Amino acid sequence: MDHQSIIKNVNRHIVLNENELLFFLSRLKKKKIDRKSLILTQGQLCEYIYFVESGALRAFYLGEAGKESTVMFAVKDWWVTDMYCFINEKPAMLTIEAIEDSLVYQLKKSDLDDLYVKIPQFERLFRVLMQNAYIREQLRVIENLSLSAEERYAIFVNKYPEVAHKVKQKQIASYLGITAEFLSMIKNKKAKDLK
Amino acid sequence: MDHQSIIKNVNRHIVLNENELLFFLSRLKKKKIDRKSLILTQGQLCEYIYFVESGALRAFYLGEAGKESTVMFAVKDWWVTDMYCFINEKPAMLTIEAIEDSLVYQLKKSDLDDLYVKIPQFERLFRVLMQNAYIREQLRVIENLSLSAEERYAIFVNKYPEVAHKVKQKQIASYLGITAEFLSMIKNKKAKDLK
DNA sequence: CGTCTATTTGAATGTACTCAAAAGCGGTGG
DNA sequence: CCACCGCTTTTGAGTACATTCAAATAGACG
Repeated sequence: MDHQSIIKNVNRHIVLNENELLFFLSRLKKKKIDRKSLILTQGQLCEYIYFVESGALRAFYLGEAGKESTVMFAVKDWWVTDMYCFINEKPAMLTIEAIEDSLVYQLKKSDLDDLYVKIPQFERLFRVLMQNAYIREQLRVIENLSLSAEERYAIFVNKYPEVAHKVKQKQIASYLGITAEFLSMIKNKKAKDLK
Repeated sequence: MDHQSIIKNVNRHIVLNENELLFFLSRLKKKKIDRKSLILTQGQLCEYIYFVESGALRAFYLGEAGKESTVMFAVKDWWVTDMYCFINEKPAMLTIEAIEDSLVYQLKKSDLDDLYVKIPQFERLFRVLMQNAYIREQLRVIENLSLSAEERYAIFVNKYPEVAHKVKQKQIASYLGITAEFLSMIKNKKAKDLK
């Protein structure tokens, strides 16, 4: 059956009856995203939040000097959007691209707002999702402040092994806030240390 | 009247009737916190979430080498806790200290869980609070990844002017992820640049 | 197979840190 | 009310971590 993984994701946190579930599913639109194509571009209005059914996406910020900072990777079972711009209906600060052919469900802001009213349990679901996201980002801030690039890399690989082997090192480097060259050096140094 | 500012904070997001409000208030415990005393210590169980009525608090992570990383400052109208440990009922990673004599309301985890059930609007309130917290931390991650210490300092002062003039530079430095010495240099350099 | 991009390597540079010492400031007790 | 103590801030020299730029190598994809 279709929608399997998103239903499972929702059921982890709330219990919906048949009608509620159908109403929810009716608000989703399935989208195939080709590798390298964008589901959100910096400057565009960010209307949707996405749930990743399969594949992998990357959300990044493009700075003045053309430097990319990877904000998050989203693989199977992750929700992703430019939250600030989604909530405030502002032009996106982030760009979101598919790193592989992906399948996502998109949910429109107005539909989500509607869900909150019609099925208040969605408040709970998103309360929990936002809470997890907050905790995750706060932990990342702490790591950025207190650890060296080398330590952060080790933690990243350990925490997201599936992501680490899917994405380019360049992209991991931009997630860690270092250059691709320096990450290369770190890895190489580590290999030498083991000898 | 008592509880003024927390009622106002809650009312910004949800509407409670008389009974609901009274029930909520009955779960709060007002606490006076002396300057320099701790409301949470690393390693202790984190049972409460706090709302700041007045004063100023600082949450920080104490690393291996004794290095402090300031995770957040909480002034009037802010909610603060070690969210990860509060939610998961784990020993705290963070320490929270008062930087000035403060007045806070504490809310126990079990009471909050109870509120979610008895007054589902609290799901909405905390959904919004978590959402804001997530957005804030994500923005901070982006800044940490893409900007220099000097730029981050300028943004901090601009974004939180009340905080910037209340707290020690050392503490701002630990929020920015730089040493007190280097922050001193940045400020001094800026002063010279203006000449 | 050829082209384009990612990764590696190295040298020179810059940003931020460490350590140490001096100066400034705030609170507290005599 | 002033003097002293402790902590914060400043200053500077030397160092370490991370960047930039450039060029060579390796990989991926059409």
